Amino acid sequence: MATIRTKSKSSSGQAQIPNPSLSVKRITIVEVAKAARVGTMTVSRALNRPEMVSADLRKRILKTVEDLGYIPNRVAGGLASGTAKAISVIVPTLNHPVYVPFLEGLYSLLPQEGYQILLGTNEYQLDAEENLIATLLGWQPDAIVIAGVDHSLRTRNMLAQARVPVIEIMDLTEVPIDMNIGFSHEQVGIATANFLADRGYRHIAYAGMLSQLDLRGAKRMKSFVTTLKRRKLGHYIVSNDKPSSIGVGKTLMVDLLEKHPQVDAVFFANDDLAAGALFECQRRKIRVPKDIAIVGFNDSEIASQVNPALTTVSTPRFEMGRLAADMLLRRLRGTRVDSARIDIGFRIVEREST
Amino acid sequence: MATIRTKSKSSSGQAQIPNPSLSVKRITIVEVAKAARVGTMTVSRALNRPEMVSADLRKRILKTVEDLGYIPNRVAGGLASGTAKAISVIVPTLNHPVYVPFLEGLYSLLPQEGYQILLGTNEYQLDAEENLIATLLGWQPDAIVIAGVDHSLRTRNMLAQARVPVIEIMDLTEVPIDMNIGFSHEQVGIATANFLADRGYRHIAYAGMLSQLDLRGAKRMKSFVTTLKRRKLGHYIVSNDKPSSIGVGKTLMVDLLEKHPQVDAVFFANDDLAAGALFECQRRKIRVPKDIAIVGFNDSEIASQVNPALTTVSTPRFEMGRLAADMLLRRLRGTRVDSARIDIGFRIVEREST
DNA sequence: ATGAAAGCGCTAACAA
DNA sequence: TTGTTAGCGCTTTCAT
Repeated sequence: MATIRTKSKSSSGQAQIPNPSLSVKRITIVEVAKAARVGTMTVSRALNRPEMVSADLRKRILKTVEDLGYIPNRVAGGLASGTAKAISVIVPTLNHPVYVPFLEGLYSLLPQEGYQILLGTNEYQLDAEENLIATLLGWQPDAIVIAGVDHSLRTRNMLAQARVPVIEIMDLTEVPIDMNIGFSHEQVGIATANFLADRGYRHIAYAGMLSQLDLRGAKRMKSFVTTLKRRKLGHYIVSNDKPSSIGVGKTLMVDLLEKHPQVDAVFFANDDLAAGALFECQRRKIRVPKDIAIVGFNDSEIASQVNPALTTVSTPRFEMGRLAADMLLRRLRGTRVDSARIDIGFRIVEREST
Repeated sequence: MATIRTKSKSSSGQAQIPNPSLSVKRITIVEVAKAARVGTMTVSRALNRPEMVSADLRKRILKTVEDLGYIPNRVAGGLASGTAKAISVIVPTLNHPVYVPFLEGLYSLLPQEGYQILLGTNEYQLDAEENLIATLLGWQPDAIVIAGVDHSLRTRNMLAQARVPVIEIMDLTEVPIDMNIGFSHEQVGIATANFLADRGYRHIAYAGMLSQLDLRGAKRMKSFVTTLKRRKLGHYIVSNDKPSSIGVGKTLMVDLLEKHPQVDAVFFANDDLAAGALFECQRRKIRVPKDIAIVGFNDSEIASQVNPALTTVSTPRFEMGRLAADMLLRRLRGTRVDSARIDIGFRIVEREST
């Protein structure tokens, strides 16, 4: 691997003008009210409930707002009204194919309803979750979205005491803190094991992260292996606790070939891992699925694009985000939410790698 | 492609307990102060500047805080102090290999310093940027991070008037609003064109998005093509304005092969596109680089993992995020920031696809 | 339909 | 070191 560096000469060093200490007083609702010769309340109404203000006043106020470049202070508004129009979202990391589509689902609905998303990630530091939640709760969010259903007692208490809608996502539980949208990872494990067994594979492995850091993966693995045992098939496990990536998939495949050469099918914890494994097979001229079958998880874009295209388990991540947003929005509007727990399901998508 | 659906029976429909309307009054600093028999100010200090409070009082207060499960209201604090400890971040989308590593860089520093990131995306709706900025400014952020350097005049004005540190990222400009960290996309285009030309390729294409939606790609394309012209080489362009993805890379390659079969090297706007193109070559038994050379952009993980591994332009995205966070933090602490404009550079990483 | 007064929960500034 | 007072900018409530 050769390397060519390019970097132009360093930058100019002049300090810029904006200086917070000199900062001109920001325009507040009072200035707008004065300029428009109305009370502050009328300005507030013109902005938030325009239908409560007469047409001509509204017009005058809106023009003044425009002219002065007034931007309402949400922090003040949040304090006064007790609702900051913010929704706290807690996911483990952004560096995993699962969370970005989910967030996109949230972003597809919440901002247009005026809600700001406060995103927190704990980057694989489990003990950070409680702190993160405390921080996020400090913003007085109108609702909380959290990935997973396995939380410490303290976390559950904090969330319950927040007295705010909480929605747990990506997994199912019998005892949701409040609302819950997801699918059963146990069922995924069972379905995938049966799928492979039915196709005649006899030495079947699970490959992924094992530790606490992938609780949902562990659930899939457990029911996967149990099902294989029940069917009296060879079952194997290879694991690697580094953050998931294509490169780790390669490592897992190398390990697997070395330790369990008899394996004829592998279920990976996600599509990135599966793709990495496939790339390693390509290098070693191991034929997929003839020599070894590969199943991924999530149905990320990469799964459908590689050669051979990967059989995988499709999980509705974007839809989960969107549905979560929708449920929250309805709840925040005061609508009765019919169902507090939704199994959104999954499906095995068979392609060329099995 | 076969499909197997699995979804357990639908959920129970009981409404949950948490009911905002009945919500118990939240514990405030006043309750803590009473319980600890001190003034509210002392509680505030014990929490925010512990060194200003005597050891025993501090201990008593912290215990009370713990016992009562008090969580400070950041919204109130933000209003009172004028600093909400929030940083607004504006990126076009999360669905692009470039922004997640950048955000991870920000998240690696800002939260631990107590700053909440307020993330906004405009999802390819250019006109949404101004609204987004207005919304984000409403939170009275302590600083603003924005991707790109090409903004409407109104956007520039709003940002400048916010009188808050602003840092433009991912590109370089001679006239930053305030601070600027990035690299020159023009230089990338030139360097890549020369790189390919020097290796003897004679019919060289650029493939990517063309429209407004990828301004930085357009800059690379322009200088790339100009350089090829200067060197009297064949230059070609294929474009597709759908959001970038591996699948679009495939489409671009299909188009290219059809319209310009003589092309012997292609520079893609990012690694996902390049990988998609490579996968299509694999399917068609087109040899890379023998029949056609491929160069990606960004050095995302996928580039180094596919077969053949992709030559690409490495851009320090995580580092850009981290450095941006670092500069902001120093600026917010009042430290003089030596340089308002940093060229962070790039490098061409030669692998097997050229 | 509009406005005046009060106060959301906290912290800056000042006093003790 | 600790406490008191005032007020951040807005919205609620209540009056007009």
